[in-house]
Amino acid sequence: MDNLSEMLKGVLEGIVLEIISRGEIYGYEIVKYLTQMGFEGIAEGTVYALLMRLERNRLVNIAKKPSEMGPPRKFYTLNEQGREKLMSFWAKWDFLSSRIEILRNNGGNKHEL
Amino acid sequence: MDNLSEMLKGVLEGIVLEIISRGEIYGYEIVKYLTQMGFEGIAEGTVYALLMRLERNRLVNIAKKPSEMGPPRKFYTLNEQGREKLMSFWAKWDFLSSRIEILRNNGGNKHEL
DNA sequence: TACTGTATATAGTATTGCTAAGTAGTGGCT
DNA sequence: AGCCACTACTTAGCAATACTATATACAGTA
Repeated sequence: MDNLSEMLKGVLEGIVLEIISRGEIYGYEIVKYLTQMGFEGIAEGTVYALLMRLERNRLVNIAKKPSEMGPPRKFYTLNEQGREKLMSFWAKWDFLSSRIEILRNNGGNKHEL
Repeated sequence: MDNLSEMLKGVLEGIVLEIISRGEIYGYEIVKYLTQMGFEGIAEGTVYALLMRLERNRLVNIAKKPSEMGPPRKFYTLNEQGREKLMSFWAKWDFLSSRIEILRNNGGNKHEL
């Protein structure tokens, strides 16, 4: 799979919000989770920058906790605004993906809906 | 539906390539077709800029023809590179949308695949 | 003349993901 | 002690792409 990066724009944020919505989690763990999901190409820097943005935009709550394995971890949870943003993401995703499926299934039809 | 623009990044090009693949078409008609599809927010300027990019990247062939209704039209068709780009788009789309469905359907599960 | 619809082009901006580099803590190996 | 690997977070600068706004131009009509 070559470069997904452009297609991830506007989608990665939603994916990360959904992951956080499942329960308190910290950045490094999110990166590993994304890798497990098959998003191997997503750079750590990208995820951390996105998390900083979520914080700046007040979509998340943060709790810093010590780790036994290294430096302290920043745990994220969604706040009310974050949950709204997540719902908005799914609405947009459903809209976009349904349109695209219509387009694709419209098969041989030449510029007709 | 509020702002889809970020989510369209990397997707709109694929949509337009797919539309062109159905048969010779010109920019203004593509804009109207997208509007019909429900993408009412997509600005004309966006589509024209994208078409210029397709041309610059040699993904399309172009035939300029006079119109009875206004200025001449630029008709686009896909060339071989364009068809390859389109296939690559669908591969990426399938990858991304399948991962997202997995994430979504993973429902209450807390950070497990 | 002025306005609407058809048709294309472009300059400048904002958003967002990427690369690359740096900082730090813990533990294992030599 | 010194080096490396893994854990964990941050930041500066770059690239790609959609948006806004504006400009150009032709045809028909009030």
